[in-house]
Amino acid sequence: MNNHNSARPNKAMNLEDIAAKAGVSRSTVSRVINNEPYVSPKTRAKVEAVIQEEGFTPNPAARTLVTQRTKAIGIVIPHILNAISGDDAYFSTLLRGITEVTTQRDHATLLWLEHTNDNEESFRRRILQNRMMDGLIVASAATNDPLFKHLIEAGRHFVTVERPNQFQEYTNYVTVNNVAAAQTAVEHLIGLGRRRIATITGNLNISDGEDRLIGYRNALEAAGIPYDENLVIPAQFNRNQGYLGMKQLLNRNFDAIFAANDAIALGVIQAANETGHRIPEDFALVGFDDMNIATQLKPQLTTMRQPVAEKGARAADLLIDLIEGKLESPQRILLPTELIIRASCGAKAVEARE
Amino acid sequence: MNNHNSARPNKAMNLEDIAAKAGVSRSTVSRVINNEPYVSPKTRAKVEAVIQEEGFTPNPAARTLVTQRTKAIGIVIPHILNAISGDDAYFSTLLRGITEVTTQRDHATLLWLEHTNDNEESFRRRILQNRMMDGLIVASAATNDPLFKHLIEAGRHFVTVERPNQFQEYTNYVTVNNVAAAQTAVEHLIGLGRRRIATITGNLNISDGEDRLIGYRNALEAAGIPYDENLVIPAQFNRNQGYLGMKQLLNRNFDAIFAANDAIALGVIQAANETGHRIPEDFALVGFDDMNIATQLKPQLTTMRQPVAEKGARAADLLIDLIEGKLESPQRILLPTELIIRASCGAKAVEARE
DNA sequence: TTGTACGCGTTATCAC
DNA sequence: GTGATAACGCGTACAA
Repeated sequence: MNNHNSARPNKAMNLEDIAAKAGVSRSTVSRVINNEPYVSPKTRAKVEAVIQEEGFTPNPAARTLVTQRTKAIGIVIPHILNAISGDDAYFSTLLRGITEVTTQRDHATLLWLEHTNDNEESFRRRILQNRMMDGLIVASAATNDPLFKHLIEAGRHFVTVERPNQFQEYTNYVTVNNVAAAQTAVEHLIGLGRRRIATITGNLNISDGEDRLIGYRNALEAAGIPYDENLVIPAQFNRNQGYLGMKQLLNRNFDAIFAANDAIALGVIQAANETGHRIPEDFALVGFDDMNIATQLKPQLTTMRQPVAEKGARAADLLIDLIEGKLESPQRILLPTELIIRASCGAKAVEARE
Repeated sequence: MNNHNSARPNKAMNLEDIAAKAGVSRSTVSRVINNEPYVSPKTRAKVEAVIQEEGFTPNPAARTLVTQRTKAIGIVIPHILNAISGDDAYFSTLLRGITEVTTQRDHATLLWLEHTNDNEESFRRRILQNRMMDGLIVASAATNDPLFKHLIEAGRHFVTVERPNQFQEYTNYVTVNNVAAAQTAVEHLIGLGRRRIATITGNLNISDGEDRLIGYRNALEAAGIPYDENLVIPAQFNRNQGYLGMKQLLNRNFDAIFAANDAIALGVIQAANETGHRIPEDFALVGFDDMNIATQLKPQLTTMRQPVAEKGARAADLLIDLIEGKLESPQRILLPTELIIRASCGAKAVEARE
């Protein structure tokens, strides 16, 4: 059904073919397709009918060649090993949020994952040289990733989903206030009477991890609780690190843990099951993210919710707005977080006792 | 540093500019870039120097326009909700395998996720109309997804990572023998003396899920064990479904569970912890996939390993080979599986007793 | 071995 | 309102 096109066998139709069939010129067809004015209703209808009939779609390469726009954006994940270390839904959720918007705004989405076997520089070059995208969303980059410098120098549009700690004046981002959110989470534990509060951190070379640790310290300081480095386990954003972190804490006298994300909290629960610690009786636990799994654990997880899919969606929207010139850099968007109180922090037990 | 290009301010360089700077014609530059013969070593060196100096990269849109190749492939995930239901690393691992090869073979990777809020048909149209890709890898599609019919009619190159159950003569795929693998897994349980073997299935509208159930039945039949539908819990490939499935089985008198993947097995373990069932003492458990998590559980999970990243990598390689005309459709690749015996099936306990 | 000239399918800029 | 025609940047027969 594709080739009523006797003149050009085996080739997709082009504007010229449609024009011939509709009895108009190529320019008119172009005008119809791009919804330009100055086409008589009658002509427009005729042309649209032919387009419909032939299922015609303009050749994007030809279009790109003249418009300099590809209608595609890229997602760059430099720190892939950390981002998808296995059991964490964060990455998938982010992708879902991003593609929801790119779909809706008629853009394609290119995926760039850094692999362990290609070095940082060749990865960067590949992205910088690729001209099939109008802009980039960068996720899970180390805070000092040189990629940013190059993107800025090349004048590329880009948005991150983490707080940048360099080039703030050039960097657009969508994130949450990790410092404040972590502080609130830890203050909640303090409010429940916990004093020996440990934390298992996320990757500290990613600003999400860094900031949540700062929030933890802020909360302790505000409450006049001395900082004890024995209660701080530097780790990474995944379940196994949570598991190992909990094992390290075992003999260190603590009564609560702030896990830098839910995957870590899951590992903690698992380790606690093995060692016979009860949550929240023996220690309280608070996570971060509020992924699906939080409600499927026993005990159900108290956690700081952040809107991950929305973060992706807003980043995509922002990026496309920048590309289309609707906004100027830098744009900074902070999405709200919310403490979701469930069983693992022991709040309800405390309530009941009161 | 991009614009030593006084004649064309604010524009990227093109072949003509490089040619001028190197004192040759445009075609010669083109020949150098495409590694064609019949260029004198001296000229080649001169041109390469200029290209290097300017950091020149040919415009891909212009290239695509004439070569009809985009050097990009797409990944299509129609059943996204099932594929990334949260806690399963399958999807991420597959993406990693695919992008490893696309990177290596200098192709870009486009991502197409179906969302709940766009209907199947508009999703399909979007993919079929997009001409920025030379071919597609389709993952996690329902066995009768009409997408396949349309791809074939449109003459598109595509590869699936599941056994197709229609259009076999047109469909290239890379997968494992799920029937045989599941059968082996269940036979292992039978060999350990288990007779009341339950299964919690994956999505039965995906051939992976369907085939693993068939393998389960085959094993029972071969051993003369009657099929008991009370022991078959139709579910989906995720942890929560495993958790719920286990709860359903609770009072049904079973001594083993074959979980259709590791995520399901994880849910089973969690439920068993809550209800006080011991694994493998009270029942044996075997999973499928051998994701990272299998070794991080207690008990460590006996599971049928399948090479997920390699599946993605081989699919990408195959697809690009088809695009480049190095192979003819249909190609069928089956990768090996391997039963990894750990603690959850109780094999070691049995051994010890012998 | 190198250069010329044409075509790829659009959009944009003119005339009419 | 509509239709020629010139870009856009590249590959490629063909000529030299």
